[in-house]
Amino acid sequence: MKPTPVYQRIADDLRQAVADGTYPPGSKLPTENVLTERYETSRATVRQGLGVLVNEGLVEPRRPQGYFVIEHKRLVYRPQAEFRRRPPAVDIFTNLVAEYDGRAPSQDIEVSIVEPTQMVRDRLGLEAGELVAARRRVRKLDGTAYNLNDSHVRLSLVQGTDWMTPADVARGTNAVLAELGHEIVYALHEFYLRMPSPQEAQRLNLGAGVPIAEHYATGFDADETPIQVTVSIVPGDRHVIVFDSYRDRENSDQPRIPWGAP
Amino acid sequence: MKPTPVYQRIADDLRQAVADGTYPPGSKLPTENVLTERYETSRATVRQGLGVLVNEGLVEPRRPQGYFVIEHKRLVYRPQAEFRRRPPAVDIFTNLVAEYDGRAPSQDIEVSIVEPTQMVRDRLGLEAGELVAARRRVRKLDGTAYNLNDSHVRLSLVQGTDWMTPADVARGTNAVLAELGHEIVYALHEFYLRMPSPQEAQRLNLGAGVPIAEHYATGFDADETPIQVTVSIVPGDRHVIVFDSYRDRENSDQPRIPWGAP
DNA sequence: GAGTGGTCTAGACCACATT
DNA sequence: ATGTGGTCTAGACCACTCA
Repeated sequence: MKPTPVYQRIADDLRQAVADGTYPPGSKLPTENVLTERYETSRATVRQGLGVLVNEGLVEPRRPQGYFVIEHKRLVYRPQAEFRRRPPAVDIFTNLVAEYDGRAPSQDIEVSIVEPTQMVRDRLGLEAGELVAARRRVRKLDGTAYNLNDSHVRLSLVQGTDWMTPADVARGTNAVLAELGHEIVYALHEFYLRMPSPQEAQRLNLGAGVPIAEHYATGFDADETPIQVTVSIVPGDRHVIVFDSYRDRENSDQPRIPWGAP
Repeated sequence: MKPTPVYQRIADDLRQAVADGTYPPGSKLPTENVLTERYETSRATVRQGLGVLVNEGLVEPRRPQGYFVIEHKRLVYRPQAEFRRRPPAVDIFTNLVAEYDGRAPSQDIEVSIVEPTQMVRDRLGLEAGELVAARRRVRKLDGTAYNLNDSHVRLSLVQGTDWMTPADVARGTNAVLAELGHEIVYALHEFYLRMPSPQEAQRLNLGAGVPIAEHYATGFDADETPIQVTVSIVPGDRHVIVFDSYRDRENSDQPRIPWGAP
């Protein structure tokens, strides 16, 4: 039998105390110094133990006040919403906010011409060197970023159209694509789970221990040609990802994933 | 201007070196002692820097050989597969393995009678105190666990039926439910992203910095009564979550989420 | 046996927000 | 001004694997 490391015991004890309600969400944990005395160890060891809980996303340090138990409030993230007829097709984000009361949604939009990443190139079936139009949106609630959405379309398809307007397009960008003869009728969604890069963590104001989902939504037109790839970064602590399925669906080849993963 | 902490610089430098291919997946990083000399600091600081990368899931320590860059191999996790007609409805897991070559799938099944968690109780609409049958499966590939699936049904519904057989049911457990007059025709899927608990990390052999998705699949019969709730723990580094959607779907009230989140 | 990472000690100085 | 967490030092002993 090997004894449990001290820092693990500290983490386990506190995790248990959080779980059983001794420290409810939002409450304050004992300070590092108090724990150092309680466990008769050094502060470095206590910090190692608290670090475990921070990396689990269970508590957060608020300097110089102490460690606090995190409270989660999640929005519904429902990519399918864009493809429903009744109620009328609404933007994903509008739909999200509907489930959240009284908070002001906004978004920053930026349009540019870029070389696509390999992931986007694979999904749009592009030749090396071909350029895409990128429509980057930062979705915000009460001013703080909630998720990032970057849509990509072949440049030759949308150059000079409203798709590239760096502002809200009233009728929706999907309507613009439909006018161009490429209505999106089918979408394939992929979610890759990982920890954020430091840049992502900063942009989205993520605490330690908050995973993200990298969401690739590939939209196809009636000819089964891939038209648009939207890459979203979805912070795990602020969303629940939702979709539904019916057993009685006809028309179903298995969607194939002929592309590489990151 | 505040200078970047030394441990951050170490983490940033190594992350960059991994990104640009200096250390490709599977390769070995410099040892702690080498880095201690290179950065003219203490080993504790170097360890703090490496800890950042470990928590990002980018590298893993292999004692006593050093730190190595992680390589990912992902399976397709596609909850919708269970609800398709053509090709014939297949078990999720069988479908997954189809995309993975030459590895031997297996599963451990365990059936018990339990008090449901609040999440399950909410989704099945149970009274306090009502019991459920739980069918717990550990899905394995070449002997190592890949994901956990716990299905829950009202005990009164399946007691004494094949649903509770702690082994593979050839015709499938959904067929058993159909025979009982509760064919599942609609399912609502929710994904909650978080870091694993230590128990989950151990059961699934997760490295540090590997997030998981907690997947709730609630199955409804033709009367729109919730019949079955399956809770899956999906390790983020071994899966890509996939589903699709069609624009021409009729029949669509927005799915409501009237229940609490964890 | 040599070298690795894992754990731990006992100090130190700092920036920062609340009081 | 005080107390908080953030960073860092310079050691120490251990368990483990590999040559």
